[in-house]
Amino acid sequence: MAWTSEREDLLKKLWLQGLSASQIAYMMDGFTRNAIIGKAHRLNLPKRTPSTSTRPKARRVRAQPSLARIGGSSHTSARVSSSATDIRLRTSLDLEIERSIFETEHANVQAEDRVTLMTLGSRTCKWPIGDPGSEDFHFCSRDAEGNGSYCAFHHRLAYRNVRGRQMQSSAKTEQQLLKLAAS
DNA sequence: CCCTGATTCGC
DNA sequence: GCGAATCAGG
Repeated sequence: MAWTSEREDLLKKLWLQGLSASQIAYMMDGFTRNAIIGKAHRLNLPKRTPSTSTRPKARRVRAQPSLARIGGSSHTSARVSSSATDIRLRTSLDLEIERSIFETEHANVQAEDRVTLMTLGSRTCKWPIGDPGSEDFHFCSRDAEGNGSYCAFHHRLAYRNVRGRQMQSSAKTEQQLLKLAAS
């Protein structure tokens, strides 16, 4: 995944909106949190903590395992929220059912209704189509009217959870994403 | 533990 | 230039 001017613009936009690096990485599929932070640095985007007081001063980078790739392989597991006001997180079974329903609903999305993440509208569906790693990866851009205001990221969250790539996030994080999607 | 951004430096 | 590994902290 290479940095294009479009992706840089999206990063700048989200960074300036105050989203955290992991949230941005979550939305920009293909980039890790470290990649986001590193790029934000090179773009000289504003610092997040002017409070300083204690400059980090990272020390030596130890010898890299090099073979220990990130790939993880953690499986889906439902996170449980402790607050009643938080977004309820579903079990993996719920997600499988939900994914099945959504995929059926998006089985015949027309080409003209497909867009990339970079050109997603604010009031469109955003259901991901295809494998995120392929060149053909698109999002549904059909009008989300009637699907609920949270349609977009709700779909995306469900999809990614099912794929076993759930972002380590809090309900608060998800609420921020949903808020952005609805804006 | 959860998470955040900052930094270094091998690639 | 890129970003994993690491650090420092809330």
